[in-house]
Amino acid sequence: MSEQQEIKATEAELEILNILWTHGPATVREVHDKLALKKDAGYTTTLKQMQIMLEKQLLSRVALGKAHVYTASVNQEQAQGQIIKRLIDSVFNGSAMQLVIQALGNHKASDSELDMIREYLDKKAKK
Amino acid sequence: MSEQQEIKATEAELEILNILWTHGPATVREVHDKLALKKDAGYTTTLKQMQIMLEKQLLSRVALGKAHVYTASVNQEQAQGQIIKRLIDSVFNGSAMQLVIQALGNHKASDSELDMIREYLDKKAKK
DNA sequence: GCTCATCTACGATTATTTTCGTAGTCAAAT
DNA sequence: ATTTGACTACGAAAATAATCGTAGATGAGC
Repeated sequence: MSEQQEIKATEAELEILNILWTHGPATVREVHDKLALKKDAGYTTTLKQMQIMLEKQLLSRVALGKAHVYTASVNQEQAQGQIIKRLIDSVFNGSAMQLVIQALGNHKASDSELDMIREYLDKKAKK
Repeated sequence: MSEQQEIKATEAELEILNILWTHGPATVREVHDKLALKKDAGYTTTLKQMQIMLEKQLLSRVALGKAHVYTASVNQEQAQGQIIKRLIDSVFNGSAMQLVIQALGNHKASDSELDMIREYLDKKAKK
């Protein structure tokens, strides 16, 4: 049950995963177009990348006409959690707080975001 | 001034940087020993790694007897900040909050740590 | 002055990740 | 029926990162 294998994705793979997470299932074309806004690589690069991710079972797909629609097959929260864990281990000496402070310090969060975090802390404390 | 070049360190390099940040200036031997607690690679691997980092100017060094004492020449906060930035960009849709929530959610922080974060938020809000 | 343990230097290898070119398929438009 | 454009498959190259073996230098202790 809930057997939790290590999710290991490379940097490029994470970007693709993120697109699928936020956008939902998509074709290579769609993913590539979104990707192209940030970086700049050929279509077949994205295609190959996603095929590899299919092999690794990071993605699944179904045929739609002559194209394929891909879906992220790893859970977003879980994957994000593992990335953070690695980061905390390797660069933040195991302290989640150190990371949080750093994240809040250098990247402006809106007031409402800060409020949400405060709420979250309260909830967490009550338990 | 304070010209801010991109700090780009690989995973292995970050681990070494982290050791130097927390431990302070150290020889290859010292770094390697600490590294060996977690991973498992030969001494010359660590040596080579640090030599490369010297070239990249991630480290500086001075001779001490026949050995060298290395010092991180990039600022910890700054480097951590950039890593987080990249992470937020690529996997958290630009939302620092999303990362913070995730970090707090999956990794237990002690009560005192939570308090510190709350304090931090207050200070930040006041400004 | 030797010997031994410990260092550095550095080329080279291996592993991993990213990128791309080419070929072939298929369907829609002409 | 042909052409055209968009798609997949896939090998392979290019780029990066990580690892290690070997050679040579140096100094401490005998």
